[in-house]
Amino acid sequence: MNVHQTLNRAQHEAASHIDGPLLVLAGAGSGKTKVLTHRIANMIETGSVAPFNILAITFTNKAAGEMRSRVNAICREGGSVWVSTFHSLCVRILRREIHNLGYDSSFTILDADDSLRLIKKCLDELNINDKMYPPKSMAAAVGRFKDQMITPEMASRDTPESDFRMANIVDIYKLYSRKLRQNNSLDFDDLISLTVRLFTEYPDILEGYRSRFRYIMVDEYQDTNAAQYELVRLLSERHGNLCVVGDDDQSIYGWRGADIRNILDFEKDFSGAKVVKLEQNYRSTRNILEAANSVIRNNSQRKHKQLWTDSGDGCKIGLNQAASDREEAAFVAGSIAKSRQDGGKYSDNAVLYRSNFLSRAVEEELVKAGIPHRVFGGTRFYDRKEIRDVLAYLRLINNPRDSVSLLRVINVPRRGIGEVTMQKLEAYAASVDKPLFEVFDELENADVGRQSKKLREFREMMVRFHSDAMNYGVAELLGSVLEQTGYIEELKLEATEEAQGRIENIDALVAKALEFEQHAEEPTLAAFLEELALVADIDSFDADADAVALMTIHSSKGLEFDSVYIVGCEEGQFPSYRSLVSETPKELEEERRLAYVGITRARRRLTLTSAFRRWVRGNDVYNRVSRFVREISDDNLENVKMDNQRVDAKHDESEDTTLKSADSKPAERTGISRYAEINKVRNSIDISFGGKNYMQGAKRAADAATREQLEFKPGDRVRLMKYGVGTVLDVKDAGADTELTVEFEGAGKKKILANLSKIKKVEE
DNA sequence: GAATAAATTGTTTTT
DNA sequence: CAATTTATTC
Repeated sequence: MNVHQTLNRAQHEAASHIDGPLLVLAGAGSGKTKVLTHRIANMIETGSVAPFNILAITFTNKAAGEMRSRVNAICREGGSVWVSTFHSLCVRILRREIHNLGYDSSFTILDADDSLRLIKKCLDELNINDKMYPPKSMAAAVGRFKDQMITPEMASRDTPESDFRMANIVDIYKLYSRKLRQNNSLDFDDLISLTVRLFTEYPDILEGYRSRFRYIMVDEYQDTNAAQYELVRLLSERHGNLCVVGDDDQSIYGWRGADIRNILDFEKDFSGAKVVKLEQNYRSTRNILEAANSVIRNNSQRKHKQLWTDSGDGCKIGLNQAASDREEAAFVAGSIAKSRQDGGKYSDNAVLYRSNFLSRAVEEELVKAGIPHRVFGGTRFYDRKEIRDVLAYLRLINNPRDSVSLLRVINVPRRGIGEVTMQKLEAYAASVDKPLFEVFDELENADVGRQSKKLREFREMMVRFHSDAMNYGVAELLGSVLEQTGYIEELKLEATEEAQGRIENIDALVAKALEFEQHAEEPTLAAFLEELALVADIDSFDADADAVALMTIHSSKGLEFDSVYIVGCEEGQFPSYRSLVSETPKELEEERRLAYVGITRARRRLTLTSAFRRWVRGNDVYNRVSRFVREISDDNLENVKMDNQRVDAKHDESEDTTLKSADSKPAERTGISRYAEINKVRNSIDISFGGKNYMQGAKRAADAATREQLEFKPGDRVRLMKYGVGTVLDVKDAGADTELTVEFEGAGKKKILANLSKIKKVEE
């Protein structure tokens, strides 16, 4: 069989280059998955490579599954090719080898939420103020250390005495690492960095995997971080048969440590590398492609690449500027309903957004319109409280040293063991340097008084679970946990609709466990937990179900739809507020790449929508239309509105609401509140006229009025609940809000958003 | 000492 | 708005 029949010249060139390093720069929609699968088939069919020697690394489990089935479809022996994500590859290696690094192979995999809890514990224990060292930033800082394979010792050595702040962060990193080890737990970043460490410290183990993985392929290479780079380098160094595929314009995980230099420097790092560019796009119409190109053009650091297509113009890109998030959502729902009437399928449509909360309004309107849809991301099924609770029991059974899980379930359902008791126990455990669960054996030393009876009962229950785990399957064990802990019982007693929903979710987990027992290669408890820890929501994406897909642009990477709606195209929303206040243009450029990814998901129709007024966690916010919309040429755009909507009516309604809400604000928010209202009106005026500055004069007048109203100026004394009293150093306009740089007494220098934080002036 | 009610505060994106 | 921290009641 000639597998190259359907490939174009560049695709063929990439698919037939088997030995030596190869970089495929694959623009969006240029058929890179096809190239990868054909390349694998080609290797196997020409008999030059055994399937067993091929490793393909993808970004999500879903992409892995898809590649596996596509390889199988074109080639009989495809089944023994190892296709997986970085994370699952590493887990499989670590389960076999991690004893070399002093861990037990039943290690727990902590997700982001678990590691945040552990970070908070570290802050507590070190007496570090969580206002000055926010746990989330600390978790991110620790993550970046690990991405770059900087150990606590290295970090400590490289930190000068004078850098007080960094020294504290390193202390947190040290303690966090120690706790992880003591808990026999690994976080996501550990999975990669410990594998690298294993390979570095044990060359013979590395050698084993090298001889196994003689041909390596990495998809989405632009999103790899330093540790992943190192892993790939170690594995491929000897034979040099490394093929990476990626697109620097689609690098959207910089915040997770992904280093765009990995792809930019590939030719330098792997000498003799062949480079193939795939520039013909087979996915989208010309209007869509031109829009994508004219947006991404505004970025500075890129490899030169110009996507082109020989398909037709297609329809123009729709632009809907709605008055509110509700109207925006109603527009999307109406538009999808209409396309359905015209004979389309629901599953041809996707609604994409920058952040998860933006799905809310759209969801509600879709429900109202009776349109079937699926939401991916946000709170995943496995993130629900009841599921996490129950899974924590299983994790604790699997790995009794897992203190994070122990603390989660010790009083769930309530059994009268409270915070004070656990604090005493933790203090004692820390003093004898033992995992928490182990000191349940020596309660008499821990000063917990009469609480020790309850603690002992808990311990005995866990022992029973342990023996259940030896004798029964995962589903039965789960049943035993649900019964003995009384978890379901308590929910039944609550007898609310919410509790009923939780019971249903738990039932779904039991069903999942049953299914797992029947189909898993190795139906152990550890394997079950591992599978749940590493699934992404998008992995369950089912293209066959006739439903509209709702997801973040991040999740949509690698997917394509006939018709795509990108909602929330507003400054501060997309690009995100964070990228706008950032000092460097780096973050904004990543937002722009994200816009590029979003736009290029569409095959035939793209609609961008924005809302003048958006309800964001209990507050109205007013933002201008996104710069990314403005970067698209008018030639490719057309305004679209709801079918049965009168334009004047819309304007009347929006002005009216704006003014009314201004009047009804409480009087105490004087200066700043007036400023905010004026700013809101100013923005909405600006947008009402298509953002084309018809109102230059009026806008300047408004600006002047604003400046008069602006209460904050450098030198002002202000108070904020969280940080106390401070002095304003700098005032800066940031979209609809005002950014103040304030020196707080005791808490140091902070950047504060005046409106959002409700900061107040102190009269002296 | 634990359970519950009230106050406060946070802003992305995910393996 | 919702999750988490802090104050109050049992």
